[in-house]
Amino acid sequence: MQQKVHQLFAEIVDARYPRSGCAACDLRDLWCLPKGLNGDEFLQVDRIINRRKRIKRNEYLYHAGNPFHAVYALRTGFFKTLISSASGMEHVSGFHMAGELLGMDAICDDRHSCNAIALEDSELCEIPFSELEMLGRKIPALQHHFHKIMSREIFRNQLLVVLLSGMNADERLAAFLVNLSQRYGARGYSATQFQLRMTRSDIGSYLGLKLETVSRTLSKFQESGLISVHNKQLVLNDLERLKQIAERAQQALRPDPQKFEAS
Amino acid sequence: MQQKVHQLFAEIVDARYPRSGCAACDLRDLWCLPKGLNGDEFLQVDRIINRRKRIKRNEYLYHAGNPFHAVYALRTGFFKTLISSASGMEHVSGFHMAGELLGMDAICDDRHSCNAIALEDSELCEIPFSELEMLGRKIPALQHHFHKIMSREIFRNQLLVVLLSGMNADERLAAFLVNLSQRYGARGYSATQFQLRMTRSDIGSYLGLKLETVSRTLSKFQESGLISVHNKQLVLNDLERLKQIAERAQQALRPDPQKFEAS
DNA sequence: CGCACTCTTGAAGTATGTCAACTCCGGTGG
DNA sequence: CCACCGGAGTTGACATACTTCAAGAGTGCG
Repeated sequence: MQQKVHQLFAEIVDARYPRSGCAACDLRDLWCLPKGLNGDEFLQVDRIINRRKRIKRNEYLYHAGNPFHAVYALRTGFFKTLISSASGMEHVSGFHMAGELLGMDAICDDRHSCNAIALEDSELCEIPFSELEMLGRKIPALQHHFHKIMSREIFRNQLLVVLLSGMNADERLAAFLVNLSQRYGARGYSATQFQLRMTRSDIGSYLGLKLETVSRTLSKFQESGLISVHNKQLVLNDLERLKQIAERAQQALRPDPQKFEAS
Repeated sequence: MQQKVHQLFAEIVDARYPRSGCAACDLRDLWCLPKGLNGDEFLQVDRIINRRKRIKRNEYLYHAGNPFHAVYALRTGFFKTLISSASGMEHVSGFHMAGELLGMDAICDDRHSCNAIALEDSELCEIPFSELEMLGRKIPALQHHFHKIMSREIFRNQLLVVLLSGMNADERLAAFLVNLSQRYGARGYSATQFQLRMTRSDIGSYLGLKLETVSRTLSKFQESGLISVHNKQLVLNDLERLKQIAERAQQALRPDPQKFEAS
């Protein structure tokens, strides 16, 4: 065991040989750990994490109501989270890609408030929350990092609120596609060509539209040459114009300039 | 100084004489401090808080873009927060009452992401964030409490998202009124009779409706005897039915029951 | 007292929802 | 391998809830 620790430490020191644990994880810069941890701190973090929780497509990571004891870092795969209201109706509250953290909404009352479902076979790191807090007390940088992640989650939701209450279908879809594009891009994948992991109905639920509207709007984008869709395969032909559409909502409601040109 | 500390401590021990500081604050159970702090911990918290920051009606507590260094606990008064998108459009992202915490969306990138504007003369406690983190490292209960508050903020926003993407105007307004009612109730005010602090336009922006729709819907509620409105003065005559309306959205989309009765 | 802002109400327009029919696709079993 | 099946997606016609535009009344602050 002691030997293993030494080996791990060596890997950290020589980062060219990442083989296992957090040191090996190429996602750690995305969110998981703050920069500038020293070797010892690194090991402490590494030790509380249960690696390799595997969830197959369509399986649940947790259900709403489940007792909360850990947050989860998504290593590979793709998730959606569903808020289910009292009487069983479900609403997609988010899509989650590798490098993102799930379960933070559950801290406030010690039980999960949504369902997390894998949209493809996935692998996660389970981080027991009380131990994360404990370690945060020892490692200020870790504590602050976690606060930033939670804050970003708040911010992210606020942007979604703006989208939902101020944008029309075109703008919502465009914003959604641009967002996906950026997230894929940040992970080293193509930012202009990727698979949609979710159904039209999921997208609609997330964006506050009906699936027919999503389908129609995608078709419209395709006709105008903005994108090419074939089932779930997507190519963004004109990312810049998509961005313009996504942000036009803001122009539209300016105090009092001349009217913006028709679309 | 030392003498003052002793005096304060005495006040804590004998809670019947709350005169100043956190010990005196009748809001502390709403969010500010976890239960079960001992006297010493209490004092430590008390010491980092700058009390009595006063903001007059229509003044800003902070602007989007301002550097972040503190969160604020609202002691008395009423705030709205506005997200301003790139090009100057503004969207009401929340209303905040005594006992709530402002500024948590700013942690993630060290600058405020929204504007906070007082809707009436207000008084706040300023809590320097680095010191709050520092104290969180010493006092586990405080740390955990803060995490819960942030998590609740995430959860709150998720509910808003559900409202915005799944509910019609009646349901949104009803949910909004019920929410205000509960928050006033929790603070010891009447849960059925209160002043709206914000304009119809603010409500509309928050709920993703136009101000005319807000006005019309309020009128409709009034005609049907649900509420009585006169300008900003509001009486909820039938809180139960308002709750039913707010939650009917959930029934409406159930898998396959018989259609719900017309409104 | 008056001006600006807020609110109310009406009439007409439109984006999105609803309902329905059909096609496409992937998986399963014969 | 093909046939079949159910879920997913597309498209059209129609319905409607909300917005937009507009006019006017009410309110409150300087």
